[in-house]
Amino acid sequence: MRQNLLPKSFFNRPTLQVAEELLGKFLVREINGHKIEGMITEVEAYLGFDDKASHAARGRTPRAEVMFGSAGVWYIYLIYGMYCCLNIVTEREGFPAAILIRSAGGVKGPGKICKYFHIDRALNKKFATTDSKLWIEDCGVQPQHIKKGKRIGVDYAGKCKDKLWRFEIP
DNA sequence: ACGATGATGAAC
DNA sequence: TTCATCATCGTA
Repeated sequence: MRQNLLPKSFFNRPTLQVAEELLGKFLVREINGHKIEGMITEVEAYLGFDDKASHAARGRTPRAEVMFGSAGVWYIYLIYGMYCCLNIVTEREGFPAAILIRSAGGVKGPGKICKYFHIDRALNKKFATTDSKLWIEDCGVQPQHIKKGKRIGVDYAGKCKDKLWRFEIP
């Protein structure tokens, strides 16, 4: 039943490559024995010290610190006072990077995903494994077409604002 | 087009 | 301790 759980080594690689390969994978949430699953169809990459759109651009602050840590860990934060955003940390320790999951299982928008999958900040800094009851599986889906585009809502991000770091399955 | 709504980080 | 800022959403 359970296909390949994506291991830490999957995420401990160049962020843009991981972001692209994340499309077609399945986000799985387990809530008291019940499973919620959805195919990931849209992601955005936030990487490096110079990416002003990334929380890590301001350095190793308490909130962004998790982005500097181990790959394969969830980074979940509250935005606009009412919504949570789900990210997965990538790359080696010391290099800040994460991927925002924008759409999964037909649910579009980071805030809505967290509501649908019952995700909140209690999962922040947890590894994406069955233990944390939130993980990602490879079910063998190979996306036909991957669309690349500019990230949403990052006009303030200076030289990184026009990077094509948004990937989606149309 | 905009208001709801609160944590975050930086300045003072 | 105060202040501007914000990887959004729902209603209009």
